[in-house]
Amino acid sequence: MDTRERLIESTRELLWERGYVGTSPKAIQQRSGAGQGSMYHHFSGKPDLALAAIDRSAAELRQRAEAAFTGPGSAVERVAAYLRRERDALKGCPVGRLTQDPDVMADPGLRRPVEETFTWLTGRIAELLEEGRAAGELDPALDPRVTATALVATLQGGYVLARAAGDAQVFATAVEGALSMLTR
Amino acid sequence: MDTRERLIESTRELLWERGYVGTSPKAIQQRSGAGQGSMYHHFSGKPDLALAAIDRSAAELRQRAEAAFTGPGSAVERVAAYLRRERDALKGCPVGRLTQDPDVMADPGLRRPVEETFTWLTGRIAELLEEGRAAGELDPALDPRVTATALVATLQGGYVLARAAGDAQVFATAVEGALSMLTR
DNA sequence: GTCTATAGTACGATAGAC
DNA sequence: GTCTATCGTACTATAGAC
Repeated sequence: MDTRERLIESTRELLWERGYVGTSPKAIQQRSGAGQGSMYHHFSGKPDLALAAIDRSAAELRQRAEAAFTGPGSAVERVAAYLRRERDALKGCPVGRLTQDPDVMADPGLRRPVEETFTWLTGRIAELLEEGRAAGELDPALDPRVTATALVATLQGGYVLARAAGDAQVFATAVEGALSMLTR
Repeated sequence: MDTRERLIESTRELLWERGYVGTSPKAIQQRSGAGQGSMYHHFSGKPDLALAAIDRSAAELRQRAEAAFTGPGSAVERVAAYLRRERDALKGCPVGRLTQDPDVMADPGLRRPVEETFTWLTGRIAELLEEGRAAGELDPALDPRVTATALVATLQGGYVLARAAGDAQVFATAVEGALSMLTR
């Protein structure tokens, strides 16, 4: 892994752990093993480097979700498989946590990948729920888009509750609660 | 409002807007109109002041929730009333947002009120769901505690999605999606 | 491409006058 | 109780040698 690559990966980790405000160029340099000059050679500054890191985390989230959505099983089973997928619940969502960072949300360039990620994810799950409804797997009373929004919210809120409790199991409980309501 | 009170209220606002890491003593002093010496006379430092602010925000959340829980209507209607209560969705939850702050979660004193708030809230909603189940308002297949966890997660995640979209309506959509699944 | 040196500002807190 | 002065450190970035 070359220097530029190590800078991006170190920034991804630090944004995940400490957020944008809590991540200093110095910390990035120390974690990546790059010097000051090296970092400012490859990137114009902290926002530029953060953009590269956020773009990559957003792309990774989409790829991992799409892998579950195109896996085996019925449409609703694939949604459930995505919700139940193994996660490091106590670390939180690398994309969702950025919504709490005022400096990220204030910068249109940094904000765009965050916004697009959740628009895409909600839309994708809505498609699958629509498919499930057409196949008779799902109560027709449930609006696909509205229900998809609630399911994505349960995931993001599950991270919050797990961190508050200091217990990753709480995330799993929130997911099972949502799935019980969905498929009963 | 005296100086000590203005310091606490200013800190509450800043923690809500910018989080613990993003809130400096200087910013607190400027917003409250207090000088350096004044702040360090009333509080031993940033953590001490943050604790006073967090304690108050946590107490306020509980009071506002309890007001909905003891309002009119059946048990399930009171849960729905709490979920639908007017909120500034784009500002996020003043308590929930602290779970994303590593320096808050690393300090047992600052973390306790956050943890206790969600333990209490989830338990309180579980009680109401149990009451609703006993009254035949709710599908007996739904476990009260698990369902309560999912509902609280929907609220917290609703804030995340609303901020990501830059649209408070997304929060309302998440809540309606959860209630549709619950009460259909 | 990477290094060290340096700049200007802000952070978080303390000291001591009033 | 509040004020100003000050401290040592960290932040974010630039300059210029190699």
